[in-house]
Amino acid sequence: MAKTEPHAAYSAFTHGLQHRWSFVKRTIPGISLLLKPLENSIRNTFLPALLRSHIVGDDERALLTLPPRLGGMGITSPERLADEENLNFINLTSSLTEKIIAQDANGETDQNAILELKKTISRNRQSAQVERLEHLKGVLPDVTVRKIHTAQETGASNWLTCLPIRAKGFSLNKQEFVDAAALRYGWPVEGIPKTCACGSPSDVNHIMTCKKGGFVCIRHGEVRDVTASMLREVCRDVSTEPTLLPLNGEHMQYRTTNTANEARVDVSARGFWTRGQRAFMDIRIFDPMAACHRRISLEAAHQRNEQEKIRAYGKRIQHVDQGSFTPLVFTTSGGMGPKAKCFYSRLADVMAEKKHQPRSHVVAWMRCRLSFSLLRSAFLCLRGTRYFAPTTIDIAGLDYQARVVQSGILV
DNA sequence: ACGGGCGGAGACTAGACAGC
DNA sequence: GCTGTCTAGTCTCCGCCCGT
Repeated sequence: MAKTEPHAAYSAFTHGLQHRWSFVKRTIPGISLLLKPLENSIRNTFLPALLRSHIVGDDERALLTLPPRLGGMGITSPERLADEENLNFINLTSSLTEKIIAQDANGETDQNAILELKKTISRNRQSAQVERLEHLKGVLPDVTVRKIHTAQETGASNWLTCLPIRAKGFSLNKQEFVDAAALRYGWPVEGIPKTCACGSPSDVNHIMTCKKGGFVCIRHGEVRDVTASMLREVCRDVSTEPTLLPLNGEHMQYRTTNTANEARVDVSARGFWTRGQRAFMDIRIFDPMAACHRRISLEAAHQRNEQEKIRAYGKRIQHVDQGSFTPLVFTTSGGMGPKAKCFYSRLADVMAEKKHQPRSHVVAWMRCRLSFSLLRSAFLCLRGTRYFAPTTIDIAGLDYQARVVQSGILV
């Protein structure tokens, strides 16, 4: 199943199968040795099928055991956690055990103490995970560490944690899942040509930044449309690619301000931040692994891209259109810039209020929807065909016989 | 005080596609 | 062909820090 439906297999493993071993791990002391074959099976059969040809080393296996929010994939190792879980649950059930041994049928266990103990266990587990991550960061190559950092951003792992329901647009086919995992960790991607259409040697980093084919420019289209459709639920006068008011000699602070009369942004909506005022949004999706961003921290890269957008549109929109401007900056892996986080948080608030739905659910759905949009944009860059298109063919006036003979097409 | 290294901000350019 | 838009890359300037 991992070979034919890797997304479903991954989801079944993380949401269901691995929890079925919990009871065994919690109740049988010293079981870890007996779980060794299970770990071998995960490592030697399940993971190679799930991730296609990529060979998982010790450090990478350790990385995959971490939860998605820490940059892992949540594929735990039953063997390694068994002893720890056993001890935890002996502690957790100790008061109940004592009462059973003493045959005390009247006394009640202190639920608050158990709750506190559960919290402590959870805290300890999390700090151990962070410790393991820090160790891995020291061992893994810099590129992978950078990838882990991008994978930890808000929204970068939602595609991993949601159920792959096809009808809701949340499922990936076998190639998409393998590609998504490879992009997440910077592993080599199968089936991409050795040379790009632009003539440069082709690798994932080049593909995500090569302008040939126009995918780098059009990849923000899906995010724009999704954002506009969300805004239509709660705002009036929502439009995509709205034109800004033309300038009549107004002086702009920055030289990089877009002063074209036909200048337009990606989305606008009325009454989003302030009643009656138009809010303008412009989307940028940048590649954190691009050479110009690799030298700077992820936070700085987000800020830089936000500032560039603000310089281009901020003052003009504020003074001429008298609206507000919000740059919506994303990384290709799904992370959001601070202003984008703020924007979608506000959008979730308004949607939750209007639809009478819990805010947390609206936020979760929104992040998931955006996560898949960004992932599809990345697939577009990765798998889109880059070639020099033939000049337009006049089908109506085509001499079929001449073409067939010239091209040596077998009749 | 001075010089070098570093990083951030800003300006500018390159190269791609879309639309007119 | 021109213009607009997009992202990446490069360069310059400036401020800060540190060593001499």
